[in-house]
Amino acid sequence: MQPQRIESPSTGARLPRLYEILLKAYGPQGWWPLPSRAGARGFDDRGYHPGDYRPPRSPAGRFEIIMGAVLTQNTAWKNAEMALRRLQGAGVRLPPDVLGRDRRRLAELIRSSGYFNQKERKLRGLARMFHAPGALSLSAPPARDLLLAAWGIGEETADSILLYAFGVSSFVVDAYTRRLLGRLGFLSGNELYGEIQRLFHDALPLRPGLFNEYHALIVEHAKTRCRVKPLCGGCPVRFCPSHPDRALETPA
DNA sequence: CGCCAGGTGGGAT
DNA sequence: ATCCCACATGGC
Repeated sequence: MQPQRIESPSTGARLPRLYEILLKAYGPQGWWPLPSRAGARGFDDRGYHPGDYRPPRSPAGRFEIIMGAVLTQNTAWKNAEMALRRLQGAGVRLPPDVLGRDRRRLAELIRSSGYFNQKERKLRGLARMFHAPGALSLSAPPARDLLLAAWGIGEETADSILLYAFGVSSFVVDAYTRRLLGRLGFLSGNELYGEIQRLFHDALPLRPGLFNEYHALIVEHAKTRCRVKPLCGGCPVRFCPSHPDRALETPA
């Protein structure tokens, strides 16, 4: 018999715990924000709606999330939000609105989000997919494969669309998720997107409301504390190897 | 100023 | 498969 060893809790056991910690620390996040609804009943002045995990039922609401998912690629939400507001102001809300715009002018509307030439092409491609007869519908969740077949739609954007526009339990893995899980010691560093996603899918009940909140909480935590240069003071995640309290446990 | 932000596709190795 | 780069603006 080998000497008994205290095993650290598995990643699978810690992911649900991490969720509880983050939720307690930061509270419900109210994703996905809809700037077009800012100030409306149940929405704050930026379009967040804490406590309501239902995706929009309207095609315009869903397409706003789809456009936002593209506009925020490698870009601060603030910049994507400005672009979204300009699109709304110009009457671009649904696929035919996109398809009917001059390319040059559409790109100009979304300038603030960066990469605007590429993103214009991505919006146009998605608009065509959701507009063409017999193609994807805004009334029912699309197959992940079909979203991925669109130019400019990778795994993260596809999962954001599935989860936040359609309420499908597909966990969103972004740069923040990698950074946080890496620091927690859950990753070796070379994991593929799907491998990280599987950690969440295997460890949690497949509920869209839970996935919605969890990803949003990771973003909030990574933006405010677990930054590139981490601010570990007062961090709520006590089991993190980098947590200040750990230094006290180190033997002399 | 430089760094960073809710990635993705394409080409070289 | 895996690395490397282009794509671009705005906030801190």
